[in-house]
Amino acid sequence: MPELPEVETIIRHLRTELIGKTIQDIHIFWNRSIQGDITTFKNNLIGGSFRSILRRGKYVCFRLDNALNMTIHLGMTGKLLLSLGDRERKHLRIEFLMKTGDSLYFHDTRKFGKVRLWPCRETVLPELGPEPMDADRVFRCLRSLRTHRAIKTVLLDQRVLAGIGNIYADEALFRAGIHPRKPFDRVSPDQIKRLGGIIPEILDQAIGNMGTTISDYRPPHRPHGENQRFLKVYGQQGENCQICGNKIEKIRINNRGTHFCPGCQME
DNA sequence: CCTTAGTCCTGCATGC
DNA sequence: TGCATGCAGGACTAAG
Repeated sequence: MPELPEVETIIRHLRTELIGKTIQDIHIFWNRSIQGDITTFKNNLIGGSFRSILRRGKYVCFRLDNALNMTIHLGMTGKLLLSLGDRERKHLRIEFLMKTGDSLYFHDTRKFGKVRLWPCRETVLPELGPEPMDADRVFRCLRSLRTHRAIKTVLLDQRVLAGIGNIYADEALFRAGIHPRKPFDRVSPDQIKRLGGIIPEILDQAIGNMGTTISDYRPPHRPHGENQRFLKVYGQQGENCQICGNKIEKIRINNRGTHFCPGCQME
């Protein structure tokens, strides 16, 4: 499941390969990967060139020279590939053919990913909260929030902060020593401050490791993401906590698998 | 305002 | 071996 660090890894790679290239044709193999009208999608994109490639939360944002924006949410299993093996044909959803002869492939096994086109002056992704890469900004964002929802739910809410998913929410709460079920308005200012520092830290570390490789996500090319070696709670249920030795537990919060240490993260 | 459950999807793990 | 079941979950939606 590509979260902020995985998407950042992807765009850094795509940038070096795609900037300046022109789309010659588009082949769509699964219509529902595209939000909005298919014909409009094709007509507007063909002939356009990639001017910049950015990340916003978990979205990849392509800006084209004709002022159009295309955003891609990778969902659970989405990949943006520059080459395609035979076995990957099966789950190919969209192929963008370049004038240079190469292609950008949108590959998505579970079809949760979505590609969307934004008209010229429309603001892209207006619902997204701020980027969580700056400690002070994260702290100020969380400090101003008033809600009784579980803190884990708050961290997964993309309108609050953009880019945090299940892995890094669990990891951040573990390192901050906060129980994931704790109502947000009962988390102390000290803990919020601590969390504000930890979130950018773990995301930054994960970017440095080129993301976390689990069954559904793998960076586009070698070297593979190595961040999975640094996970303390995610997927570690039944293992002993590295800090206190208690068994890591897995519970469900709002239908999301949630991993935590009952010793380090008191209710 | 909030939570829960269902929807979309496929591959993999488990159990009989 | 094969078949059925359950599970994973990001974003969205309907219902309570």
